[in-house]
Amino acid sequence: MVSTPKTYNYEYARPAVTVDCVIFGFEKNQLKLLLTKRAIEPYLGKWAFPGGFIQEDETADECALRKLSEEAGLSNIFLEQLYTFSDLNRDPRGRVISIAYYALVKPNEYILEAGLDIDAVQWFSLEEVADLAFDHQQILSVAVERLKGKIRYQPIGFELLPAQFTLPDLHKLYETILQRSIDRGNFRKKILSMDLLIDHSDMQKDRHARAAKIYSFDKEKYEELKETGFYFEI
Amino acid sequence: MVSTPKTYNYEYARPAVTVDCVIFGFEKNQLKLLLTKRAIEPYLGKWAFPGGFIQEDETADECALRKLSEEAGLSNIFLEQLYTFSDLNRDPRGRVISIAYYALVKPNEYILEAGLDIDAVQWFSLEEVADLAFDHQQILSVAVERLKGKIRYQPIGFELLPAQFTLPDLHKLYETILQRSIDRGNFRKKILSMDLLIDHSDMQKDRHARAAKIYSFDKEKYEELKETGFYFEI
DNA sequence: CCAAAAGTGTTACCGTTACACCCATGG
DNA sequence: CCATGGGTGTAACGGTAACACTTTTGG
Repeated sequence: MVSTPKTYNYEYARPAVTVDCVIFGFEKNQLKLLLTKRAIEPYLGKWAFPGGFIQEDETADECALRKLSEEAGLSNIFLEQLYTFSDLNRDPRGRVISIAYYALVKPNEYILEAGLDIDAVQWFSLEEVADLAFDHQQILSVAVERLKGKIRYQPIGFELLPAQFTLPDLHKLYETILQRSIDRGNFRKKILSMDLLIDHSDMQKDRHARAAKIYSFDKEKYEELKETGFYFEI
Repeated sequence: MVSTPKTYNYEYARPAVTVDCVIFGFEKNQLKLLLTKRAIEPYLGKWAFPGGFIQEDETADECALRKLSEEAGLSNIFLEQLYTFSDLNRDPRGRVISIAYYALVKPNEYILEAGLDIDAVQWFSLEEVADLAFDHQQILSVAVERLKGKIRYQPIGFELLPAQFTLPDLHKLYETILQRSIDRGNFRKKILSMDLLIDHSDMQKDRHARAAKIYSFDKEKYEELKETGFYFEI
């Protein structure tokens, strides 16, 4: 079936609108970034964030979820709007405004499959990322700043760890993202004093005395406490 | 001069993009909101935030500045991007995405003049605001939350006071925005301990013993301190 | 003359900081 | 057997919270 060529006519000029997703992961004590290799122009062959044009019948949130699924095979992950970028020359095709999102992915949710218009999907450590397509380097720096700021007063760090984790894991995550050393003992006391971690050490059958205790984050309890004025802070 | 009718044709559907500005003020110990009365459809006669369609040759920031100037006669004020709203039915004219901003205005910068497509410009106290056009009520609640959150760890409260102010002024500003009482003595100590206020009491010729001391915020010093890791917090 | 407003002082308490220390174990 | 990593304890310090108190003046 051949569709008739159709165009859309408007009285005034309209920018194109895209959604781009900065996807963070954490593995081997490194902050990671999920990038896709572009299979089409512009910037063919360059690495970029998953993203694309927003459709008539979807919100920006829905578009971001769709792109995460289509281009990276990800679903059910933390996703939040970051900032909207509207510089005039950020896209060589013309006026394109991008609503940027950032997502946090747990290691076990890493299911990578290259999608449409994509040559490859791959995790990079933050330091090795350079020469991204479009203004994605600028978007990245805004995203990193947001992550650094938000992790201190919202329990989003847990979104980067598996459901079950150890305190040393969490400690290293914070040190890595905040880019400074944090006293082990004090960090442990602070986290445990919030009473938001569930101890699973009884489930560790062959737990050697040396092995670290396993915890999970009690999200329900956090939501309750938040209602009563409590607020998480590192 | 009659211009020939011109339309813009695109291969894919494009949303229209607008910028809307939530403008906060503070007067008589009340948080205020600057609204414009719509002189055109849709929502003719309803109050709404200043805003309008983004042009081909301007960024969202530039559009916000232009709208503040055109519709409210404001310039040189604190302005920051808030959030981008993209619900499908937020505008009866069709698919319209709005990049929302929020601005903070000092009392002496209140120069109100109704602009194009505007019937009136007026300050309202936050409580009396209701029945706004579009989804502006929703945008407002996001803006208020942002203001409440940000005022605690960024020195943006000063943007709502005249350049010269008293500590009781600042104290009431914080109590009003945070919606809770704050101990006078402790507030005073905390603010003064930061050493970011410049004392102008020597300039008060007829200063009665009862009159409050006048201060101004030392923005330069704050910027310096920020570089060295200091960060403002109430 | 008293209530209200500006400014100061005091104290108990609590959380943070900077450590030291213990224990188990794998190499 | 000792370096490593997980876990705990503690003492000093500093900031905060909750007050009381003083002074001045406008009504």
